[in-house]
Amino acid sequence: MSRRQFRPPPRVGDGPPDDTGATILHVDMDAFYASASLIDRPELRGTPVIIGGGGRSVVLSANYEARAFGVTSAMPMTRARRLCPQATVIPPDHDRYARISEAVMSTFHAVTDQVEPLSLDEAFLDIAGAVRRLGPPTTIAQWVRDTIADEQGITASVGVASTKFVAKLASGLAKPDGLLVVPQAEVVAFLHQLPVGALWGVGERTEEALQRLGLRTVADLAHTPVDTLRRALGDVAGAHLHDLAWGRDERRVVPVQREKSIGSDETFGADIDDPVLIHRELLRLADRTAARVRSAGLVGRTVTLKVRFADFTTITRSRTLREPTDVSREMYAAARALFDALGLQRARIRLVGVRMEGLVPRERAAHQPRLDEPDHGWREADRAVDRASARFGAGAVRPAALVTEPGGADGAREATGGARGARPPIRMGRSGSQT
DNA sequence: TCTGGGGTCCTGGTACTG
DNA sequence: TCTGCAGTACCAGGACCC
Repeated sequence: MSRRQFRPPPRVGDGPPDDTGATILHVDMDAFYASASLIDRPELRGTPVIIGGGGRSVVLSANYEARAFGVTSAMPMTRARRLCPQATVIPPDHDRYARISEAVMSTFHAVTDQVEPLSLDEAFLDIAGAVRRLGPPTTIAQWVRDTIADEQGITASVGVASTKFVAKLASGLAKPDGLLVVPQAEVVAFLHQLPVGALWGVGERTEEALQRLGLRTVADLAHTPVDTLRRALGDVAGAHLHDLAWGRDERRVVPVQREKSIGSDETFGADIDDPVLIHRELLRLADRTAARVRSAGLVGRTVTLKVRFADFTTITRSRTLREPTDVSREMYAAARALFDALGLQRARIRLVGVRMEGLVPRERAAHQPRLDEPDHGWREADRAVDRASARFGAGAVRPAALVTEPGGADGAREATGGARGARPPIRMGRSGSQT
């Protein structure tokens, strides 16, 4: 899903495109969550549909009919409803999205094993090794689009180019339901007509910095001395953007990438200042995060706490443990210690989050038993909980502090129905982007 | 207008160590 | 014992992406 939409330039060339050397495909499903949700609701096709929750949530996806009213993804739901009151709002169904995504990925693997998923709804394919077997890149790209449409009932747009970043730009410009090939010889001309904001890695702040330098198009950027860009944006970003502006992108398609961090955060239905409720939320988040770390076969060493206050200022605090862990209790203890160390005097808090970083495979992390460690401790208790959850469903076994009394309120989260089942891990590796 | 939740990467500051 | 230095690890925050 592209965050920003750009006005497509004229198609490159007439007739069959020259796809020589363009062996990278970027496949991006069109309005994926909305399209997937409409498979069972054909009567809503052609009418505006928004995928999202209630309360203080934001739009997960909107179909093109809703976008015509100005609704975009990541927009607050309250605003989206104001812009398009006639839209049908459908709550997200993450299990369904994961199933469709899996099927689409298997279509990609029928073409090549060089598939790098970026999120549920997009992936890079390196088809250099498939051209001899399946035909030229354009033919393969069209086959992928047709297969997804036939088998899943949703449309996808595909960009075909010699580098990942140009392929990604091309798929964005091809949307919706399109195919755009950028021949190797035309990459620079293709790029230089675009606004600087089109470049991958140029967000709002960087665009502002570039505008201050008087740089509006990629051509402006390309003809600016790299040292000037380095001073304005930092060494790495400056040099990187200069390279991209000339179509230089050495990043390869990497089929498998391991997570570097796993975490959860939760926005309260209403801002809260009760430390007891916040501690409970930290326990819930630590429990959820640790379970995901364990299910990925990983352990982590750095626990990061995130706190967002009522005025939306956000702080993070982290602590590196003596040795890596996947134990819920240890993660909670670290997160709680970080929170208590803030010494907040009933500050109004909007969101708290817990993240585990410095992840390594469990078998690679040597566990050093402590003298005071019981033979069967929290580690074994967590394993037992995981087995129960696998058998009876997530949340079947919970810390006693998280069990709500019958008829009792479950903190501020319940105010907006914030409680959710454990979502399946949807990350599948990336090279700088993520869902 | 009023800002989710999942992530990655980079930068600058500080602490530690040899 | 003190100081300066360089390399490294850690920490916090910002920007960005989907």
